[in-house]
Amino acid sequence: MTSDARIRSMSIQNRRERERAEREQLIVTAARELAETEGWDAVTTRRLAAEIEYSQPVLYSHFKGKDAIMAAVAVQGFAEMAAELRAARTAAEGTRESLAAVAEAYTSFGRRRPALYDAMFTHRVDLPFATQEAPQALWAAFGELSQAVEPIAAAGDDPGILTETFWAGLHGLVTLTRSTRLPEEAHEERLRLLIGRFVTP
Amino acid sequence: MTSDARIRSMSIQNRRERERAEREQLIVTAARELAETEGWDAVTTRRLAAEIEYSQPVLYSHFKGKDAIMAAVAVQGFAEMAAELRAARTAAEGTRESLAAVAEAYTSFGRRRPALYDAMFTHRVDLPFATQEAPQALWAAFGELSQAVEPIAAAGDDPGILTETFWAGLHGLVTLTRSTRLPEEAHEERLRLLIGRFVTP
DNA sequence: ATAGTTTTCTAGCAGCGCTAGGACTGATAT
DNA sequence: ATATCAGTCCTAGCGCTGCTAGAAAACTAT
Repeated sequence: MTSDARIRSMSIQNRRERERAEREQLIVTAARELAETEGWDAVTTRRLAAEIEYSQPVLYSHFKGKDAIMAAVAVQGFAEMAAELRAARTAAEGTRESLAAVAEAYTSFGRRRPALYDAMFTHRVDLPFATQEAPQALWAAFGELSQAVEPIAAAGDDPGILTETFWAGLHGLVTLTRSTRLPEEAHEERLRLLIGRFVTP
Repeated sequence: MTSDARIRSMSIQNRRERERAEREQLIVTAARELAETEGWDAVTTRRLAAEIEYSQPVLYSHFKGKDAIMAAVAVQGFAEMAAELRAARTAAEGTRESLAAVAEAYTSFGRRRPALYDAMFTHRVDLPFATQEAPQALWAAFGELSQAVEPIAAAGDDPGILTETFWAGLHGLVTLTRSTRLPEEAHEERLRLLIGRFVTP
């Protein structure tokens, strides 16, 4: 192989990797949009392949399987949620107001984007969560929650545990409401009550 | 048809109905056991049919489909949970102790019987929940929770809403822990914290 | 142009929930 | 006792799923 050829093949390889990365994003966004508009049941590998205008097996050259695609969508969701939580938190003033704003943003996210929320928090997915290998976007989202919760920690409270517990409350409200186990109606009231119980006066 | 024949055919019909009801129970318990030992993924209509030693279509002469079988398992689960919550509540003394006992019983149930819990609280199932048509066993379970929660209601709190919110907290803890979103480890601490925030001193 | 590598597609597997239509069983009437 | 009829149950199969082996095509390098 000549020197010229080596350089040429390098840039060709670059282009290929770039195109490959683009296609991977295409898959993830297509999966996400399909899930959000028609639900995860509609996201079959055949349908998804048709959507991106490639054949089925290409999906498997990017992801190990359907679950891995869902996991990728989830990670994208974490980033988005982190941004929304951050916006809500920084727009509010005062510890109680910040907490309320973040809590409202959280439940609003879950109810506005149910399919995305499912991929992130209810679907069985082999993403590392409470470990160091967890995706950065996940930590970012949890971090926003933490920053809103920590100021309301009482004397002996572990701030991390407190955040987790408050999170569990929000998560319970979102999932039970969405599955019609809880009536939609009194949602605001329940949220207010939860916040009231966590804010120590 | 003679009078004798009419009486005879009546009792035959009775026996048939009895046997049918027995077989229906057989299906529900088989589904439940299979789900608890191998998870709901293992509960296929074929496998279930083999388990009860009938062919696949008999399942559909009892239930509209697989979801309806899961719903029947869920209802059975509600009755069991109600009994466990009641036992915990009546064994404890004092409002805080009762609440703690019921909360502990609830999360323990969810962690001991994950498949059952899923059918009851996470799987999409078309059971009526917060309406009058909800199965009696469901009301019983919720009632146990209510009785433990109501004593800790503050002045302006709606007891029903308060129970729902506390329930959401428990549900969040159970589901997030089970899906490894929360580490198993600090579960007791989180539960203690949740109770502490809801009990007004 | 040819050889070799890499990418992409066609075709198919095993399993899923569910169902139509025929076979079988058993009670009734002659 | 036997023929009729009703009801029960099973065999076989449909269209779908996630996933994969091996052929075909596209592209690169000599």
